[in-house]
Amino acid sequence: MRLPTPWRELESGVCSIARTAELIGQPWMLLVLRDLFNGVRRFDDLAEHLSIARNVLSRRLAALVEAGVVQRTDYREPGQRARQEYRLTPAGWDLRPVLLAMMAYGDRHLTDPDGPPTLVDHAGCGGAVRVALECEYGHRIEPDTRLTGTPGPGARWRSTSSTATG
Amino acid sequence: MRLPTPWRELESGVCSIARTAELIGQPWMLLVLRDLFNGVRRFDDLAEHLSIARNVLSRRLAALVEAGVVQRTDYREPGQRARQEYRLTPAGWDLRPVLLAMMAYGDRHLTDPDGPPTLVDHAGCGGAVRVALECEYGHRIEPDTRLTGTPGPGARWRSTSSTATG
DNA sequence: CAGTATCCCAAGCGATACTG
DNA sequence: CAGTATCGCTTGGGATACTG
Repeated sequence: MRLPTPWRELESGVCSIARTAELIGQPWMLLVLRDLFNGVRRFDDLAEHLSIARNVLSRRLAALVEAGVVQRTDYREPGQRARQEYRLTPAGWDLRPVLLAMMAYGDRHLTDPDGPPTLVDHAGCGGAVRVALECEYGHRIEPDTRLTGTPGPGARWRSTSSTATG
Repeated sequence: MRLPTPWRELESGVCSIARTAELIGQPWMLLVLRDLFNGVRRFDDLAEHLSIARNVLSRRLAALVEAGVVQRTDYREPGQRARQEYRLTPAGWDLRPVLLAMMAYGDRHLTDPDGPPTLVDHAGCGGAVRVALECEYGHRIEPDTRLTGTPGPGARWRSTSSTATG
C-alpha cells in the first residue's frame, strides 16, 4: 500500500525516535552507555576497555553530559588524590530500557549457539529481566500486536492510517 | 569504585548490545527502521521521505535483508506492473521494543514543551503503549531498581560485582 | 519505479604528543 | 590520572548519471 504524502509532514526533527537516535546513534555511544550502566566510571577505564580513541571518548562524554544523561563529578577516596567520575543521571537511567531491549534482540537473533553472553537479573529476587510492551489498560502487547500511531500535542503532521510506531 | 580487570574479558564482540549496535547503530538505520515500522515499504518512498542518498539507502536495506530483519518481495497490484517492497520479518518485529523504548525516552527528555509528536496506542483498545521492565516472577522493575549482570552460557568473561546491564 | 555505479568531498576516527 | 590539541588519512555520505 502506497502511503499518502502526509508522511512527508513528519519531519525527522520532531520525531522522538529521531531525536534519541541523534544522541545514541553516534558511533561508540551505545557502548559507552553500556559500560556506564555496568559501573565503569573513569575516563581511562572507559578508554581502555572500549579501545576507543581518547579524543573521541572525550567528545562522546561531553555530549552525554550536555544531554543531561551523565554527570561529571569530582570525588576523593580517603587518602587518595582527587579523581573524576562519570555517572548516569536519573535521565540517564531512563535509557536502560533501550539498552535492555537491544540486548534482548541480540540474545535472540545474534548470539552464538551456546547462548547469551550475559544474564541480567532482578537483584532483589534473582529473576531474569524482560522488556515487555503493554498498554495502559494492562493488556500485554505481543510482537505482532497491532499498534496505531496518531499525532500528539507536539505534532507537525496529519494523521494517516499507518501503524506501528512514530 | 574501580572495576577489576575482568571487565577486559568482555569482548565487545560477544556482547549482545554490541552486536545489535553494529546493525542499528549505522547512520540512518534507526530512521529507516522507523519508516518500515510505519508502513513505508517502497524504495523511492523511503528515499524521498528520509532524504537519504539512494546508494546509502540501498546499502542499508541490503544490510537489513542480510540480517534477516527485512524481506524483499516482488508483488503486483491488480492491473499494475510488478513492484518490489521491503517488509519487516518476524525477526524485524522483534526490534519494535527498541524503537518504542527510544521513543519513550525522547518523549520524556527531548520533546518540545507542547508534548510528544506522536502517540502510539494499542489498536485493540486504544490504550497508550508503554515499555515496561519486569522480572520473570512478575515484579515490576522501576527505573532505579538494581539489576545484576552475570555470565551466561555464551560468556567469555568472568563474574564481577558490577550491575545493571551486560 | 527501483535500484547500481561513479565521483568527489567533508566529517570524524585514530595516533601521537602535550598540559594540569 | 584525566583530559585537550593537532594532524593525517580513510571511511563513507551526497549528488549525479546511468540501466532494467
